Amino acid sequence: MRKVDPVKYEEKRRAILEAAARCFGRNGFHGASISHICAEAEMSAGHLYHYFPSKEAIIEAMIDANLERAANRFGETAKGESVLDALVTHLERSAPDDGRRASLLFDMFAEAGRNPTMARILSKHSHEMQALLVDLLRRGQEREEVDRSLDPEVVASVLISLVDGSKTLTLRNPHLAPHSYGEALRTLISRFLSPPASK
Amino acid sequence: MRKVDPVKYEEKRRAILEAAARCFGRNGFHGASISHICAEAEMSAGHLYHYFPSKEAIIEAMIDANLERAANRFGETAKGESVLDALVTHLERSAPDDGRRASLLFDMFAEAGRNPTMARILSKHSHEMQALLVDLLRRGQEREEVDRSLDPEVVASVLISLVDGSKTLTLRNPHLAPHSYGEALRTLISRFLSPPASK
Amino acid sequence: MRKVDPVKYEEKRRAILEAAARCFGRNGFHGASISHICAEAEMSAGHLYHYFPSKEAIIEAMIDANLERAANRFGETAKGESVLDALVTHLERSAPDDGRRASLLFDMFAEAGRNPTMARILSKHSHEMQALLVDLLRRGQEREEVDRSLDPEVVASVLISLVDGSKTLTLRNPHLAPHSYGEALRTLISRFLSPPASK
Amino acid sequence: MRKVDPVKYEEKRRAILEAAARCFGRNGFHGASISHICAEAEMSAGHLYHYFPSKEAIIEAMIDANLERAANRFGETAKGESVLDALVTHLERSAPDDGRRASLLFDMFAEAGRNPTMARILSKHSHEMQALLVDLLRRGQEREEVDRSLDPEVVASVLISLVDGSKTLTLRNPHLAPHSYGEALRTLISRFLSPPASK
DNA sequence: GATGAATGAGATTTCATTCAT
DNA sequence: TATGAATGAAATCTCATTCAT
Repeated sequence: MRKVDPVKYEEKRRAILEAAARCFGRNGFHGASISHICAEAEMSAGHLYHYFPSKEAIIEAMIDANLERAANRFGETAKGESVLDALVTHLERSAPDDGRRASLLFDMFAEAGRNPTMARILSKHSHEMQALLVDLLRRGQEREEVDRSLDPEVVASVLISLVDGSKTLTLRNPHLAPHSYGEALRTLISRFLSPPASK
Repeated sequence: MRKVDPVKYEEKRRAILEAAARCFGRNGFHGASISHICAEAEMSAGHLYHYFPSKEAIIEAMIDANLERAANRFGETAKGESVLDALVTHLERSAPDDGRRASLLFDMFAEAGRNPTMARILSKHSHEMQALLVDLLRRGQEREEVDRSLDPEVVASVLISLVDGSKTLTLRNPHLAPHSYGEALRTLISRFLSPPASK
Repeated sequence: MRKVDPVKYEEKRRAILEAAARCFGRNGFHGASISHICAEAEMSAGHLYHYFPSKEAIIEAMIDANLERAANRFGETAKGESVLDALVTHLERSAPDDGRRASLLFDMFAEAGRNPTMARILSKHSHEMQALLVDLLRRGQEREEVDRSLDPEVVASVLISLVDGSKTLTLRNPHLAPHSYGEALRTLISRFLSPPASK
Repeated sequence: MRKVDPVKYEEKRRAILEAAARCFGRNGFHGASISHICAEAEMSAGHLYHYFPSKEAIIEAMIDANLERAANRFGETAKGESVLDALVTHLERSAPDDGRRASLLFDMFAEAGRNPTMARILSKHSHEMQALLVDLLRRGQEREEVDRSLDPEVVASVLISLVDGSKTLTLRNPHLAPHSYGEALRTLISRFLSPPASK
């Protein structure tokens, strides 16, 4: 009688989470049913419960994975660039999101506002992203690219929430051309961070 | 042979919408059931359907009312002030939101990303707020308080989404002191809008 | 304080029954709701209950009226004609029925099979029609147009059920041309009733 | 890793259809609720939906099964007999129907007049019965038992509707002795089909 | 006479979850 | 490990009927 193969086990879990992400992206947390996820993951309902104890656990794990990935992606763009470029690159990358991903993100925020567990997960990953940004900002300050009077911790938080907010732009204003506000955002960040034109 | 009393009718509708807002705030669009709303509004399920033909109609009307109120509130703060003050006042006012309201807002965004009707409602009210801001910005430009090279329409959209994003700040960062990022936001907006110092 | 005007009262009742007949014809006994009938009769739900104590009472009264009318119509065609012509005329008249009326008739039969009250109503009107036919058959027998060995009572019943059955013809066989089976029915009846070709 | 056992599956489906037939027979299509059927089939409501996607699907399948059985039964009596005997046997067999079955049949006709899907099902099975009868009639014509001038297709349709109509006989005339109209029906069919006596 | 507000039971359907195999 | 049969609660919505005005 063999024991569980932990590699296969984790693989399955990941497959389920990916299926869940697709379903939740299409229909939201409550619109997507366990059956949908099972169909998408090509497994039976009973079996799925060997890997996750409840639907909520799936949602949690998926959010966890999703936010982790987002942080990682941000970490990659952040390497060695200036803050401005890193942020703008990140914004532009997530801009052409088909709206599904954005909806899922908002589902997460809504849930986090009601569910302490989700709030903790969100907070954890936000902290990671924040740390990355703080690093970037500090380096910028050393290179005199970023205003030294700004508190890196606070600014990092504000910048992340700025990115969050940018996701409502097309939602609120479907007819606005993406490149126009892209430019405006770049200006905004640039002016915010630049050291005062000491002359 | 009394006809329907339209005043009472509208009153009831409003009472239902208020009950719905409370329930949706607590549990989200899908977590709040018709029965919950009925209990909260103290009426039978059957009767509620005399006022709204479906749950979706309730959600729509409630979003409509909510966004309208938000736009109105913003309109009030916007009167006669500078853009900067108006925005910061607005941000500060909505900051101590108990999280419930914010969750509802995110539910709306999530829903708008999937449901065209909601998208239309959101877009309609966003347009109103944008118009107010554009006005404010134009006046600011005339008074040389706002950089003339900025396109008011685009900037207005960006500022609104900035406000949206600010709602994730406490969610992502529960331990951050509100006043610190309040200040940072003020700096951000101020630097973004101010005309270049070069003379 | 005047008493009820019995004329107006009956008029209203009839109006309701007519509205009900239209609704039931469209949607069947259970598909048509009291609200539908009220809308069709242009009156409020509460008021309708001044004229009928329940939905079932409406159905009963309507079936009563419907069957009475059918019997009367048959009585008219039956005057002074031969049995054969009377029956065929009746069949042809009800042939181009748009199916709605036929459906209502089948609803009545189905209901009569389950509800003793309906069964009694059906039986009562059937008796009237049967009496008319018996009369016709007797006269036919006197004139040697109808086989004298046939029992008029039994034959009348059989002929009525033959007419009932004819209503399923187009339902079962949508592509059959009406005139072809019309002719066949005429032959059938004619051969059934004719006295044996005594030679 | 067992797959669905298709035998058990079909068995359950059949059990449900039988329970449904009993309920529908008692209360009609709309009077019988899913809960009633579940109780009768001794299963939970949720589980029933594993076998049928909707109430309508159950009705359809049940009608299908019912009509098929009717056609089969008719097919059995039809083997090797004369048309006359086959029909009369069939009539007599279905005569002592407890009224429940007849009601169900009328429900089906009523429904078919309003619901195209039901109309199609009815038409399909009618076609089968008609084909059987046409065969019988053709053989009868070859043996000179049936009038050669009659069109078998049309006559078959007329005879089937005659059988349909016979179901209203006891309903309309509860006090009529079955054997008397049985005899009359035999005479009717016999005279209708027989070749003209003229030699 | 006439209205429509109000009720509450009940209908169909979905869904997360458990369990025997 | 894996299946899918099975459950039962709950959700949305409809409808006949009553009642205050």
